Amino acid sequence: MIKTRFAPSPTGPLHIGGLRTALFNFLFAKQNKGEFLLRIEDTDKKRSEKKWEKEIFENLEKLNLFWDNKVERQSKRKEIYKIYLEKMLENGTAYYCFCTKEELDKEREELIKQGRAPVHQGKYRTLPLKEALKKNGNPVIRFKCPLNKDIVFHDLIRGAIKINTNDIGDFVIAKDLNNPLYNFTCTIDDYEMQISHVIRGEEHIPNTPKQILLGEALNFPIPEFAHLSLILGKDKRKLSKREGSTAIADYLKQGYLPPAIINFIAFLGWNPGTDKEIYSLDELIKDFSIKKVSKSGAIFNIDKLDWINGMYIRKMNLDELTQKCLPYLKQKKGIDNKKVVLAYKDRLKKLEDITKLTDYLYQDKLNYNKELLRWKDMQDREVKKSLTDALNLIKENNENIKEKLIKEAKKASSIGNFMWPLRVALSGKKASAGPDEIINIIGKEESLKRIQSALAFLTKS
RNA sequence: GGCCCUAUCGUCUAAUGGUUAGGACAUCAGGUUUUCAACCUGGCAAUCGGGGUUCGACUCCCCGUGGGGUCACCA
Repeated sequence: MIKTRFAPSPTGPLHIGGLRTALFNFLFAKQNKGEFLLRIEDTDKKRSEKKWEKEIFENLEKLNLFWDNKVERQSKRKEIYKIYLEKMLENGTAYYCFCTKEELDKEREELIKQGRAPVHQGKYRTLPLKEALKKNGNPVIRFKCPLNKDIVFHDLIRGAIKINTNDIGDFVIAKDLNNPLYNFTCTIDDYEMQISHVIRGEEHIPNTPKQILLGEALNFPIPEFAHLSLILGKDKRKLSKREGSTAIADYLKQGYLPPAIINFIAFLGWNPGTDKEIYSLDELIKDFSIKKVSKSGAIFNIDKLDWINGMYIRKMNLDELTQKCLPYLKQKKGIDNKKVVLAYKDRLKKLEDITKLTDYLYQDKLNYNKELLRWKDMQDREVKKSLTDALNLIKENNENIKEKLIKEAKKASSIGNFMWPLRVALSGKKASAGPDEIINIIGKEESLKRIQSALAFLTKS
């Protein structure tokens, strides 16, 4: 059975890159009727926090990326790692190393100076275990890396990748029996969880031969690998917090819709090869292909996210959208927020936009520059006349306001001469919904009040 | 510095070795709108450089160059 896993370390919020890794693992597993598993890599006690673990769960759930089975936590698996560690120590594929940090730093520096791979090929690698156990000090446990051997693996996305063991060296697999390190725990867990496909970020390519070597030393079957390119920022560098948020939670908070986020992230490095760009999660499961994932890094472009999100907002049914907009809207007696949402759904890129766009609907007193009331080169008295006409028309009518306004507007020398001052009087804004929509939302009484205020405003100066 | 990955419009990307190098976002122009948005039409815009292989190269190979990753007692 196909099994994939998402294995974040709980040291920060779930970010764009992590989400894409999770998504691709999810899609690949689901389209093969396999399992998508979740493993928390929290062996680093200093940096791992429960709150981040929770944050990761919550956000995956919000995005409908549900995992199978229960979550594995590395911190709960110490005993298992210990058994494998002892096994490797005993069969000589790992050894205790007593080198101090200072010695290693010096060695590294020297190697770089000589233009050689800065890796450690330990002087303790031949020290028998029995002797090592008698020796004083705080040794770490290193893998005894085979010398000058080419490790080749076939990456599902990139094809064959070859690395020579001389460029790897005897890497540390555990601080001691009770404190195993990443490459080791990862190898053990992928084996024990029977992971068939390891899909992860490109930064793990150098770790892959290490994990293969470890797997070989333990007689594990080797899984398939696929390495995703990195997601970059506008400056073509690794996406950093500096340029806006990278945390998924922030996008959710701003009112980017989960299916839009999924759709957008899926297209960062993958596409179906057709013109279809709007994809639901189910459709993605069907059409996704790991082999078609692109090899080069993709720049995170918020404009496209905005566009996709706008598409999803416009597609949504009004009741549901209104519910989702509620947190971003003010409340006022007499105002039906459903009408507000209807008037603005075509103008939103993300839900939070609606707050600023509609603030004027809820205000008791509008604050705008008098000049705004003037359409092109209208005279003050023309503006007043337009507003007065509008005032009377609205006063006398309760129905079909839109048609009546247009009919009246057509009598004017230009439609704008009538409509613009009215719209500004009602909204106080350069850009807003149409006058009829505003009247429909705030009601006749409030509309008349606003037009009168505008007239008074004009007269005053 | 060693090793590894990578390179098509500004961005995301498409193109069994043969296409006027296609689409989308952004942008620009026009239409529709009182305005803004939405919508419709159209325009601008790319194969990193140099060598090969080939009748023919975005595509394959080599050498550069750029970008990225990694070389932790982090993951």
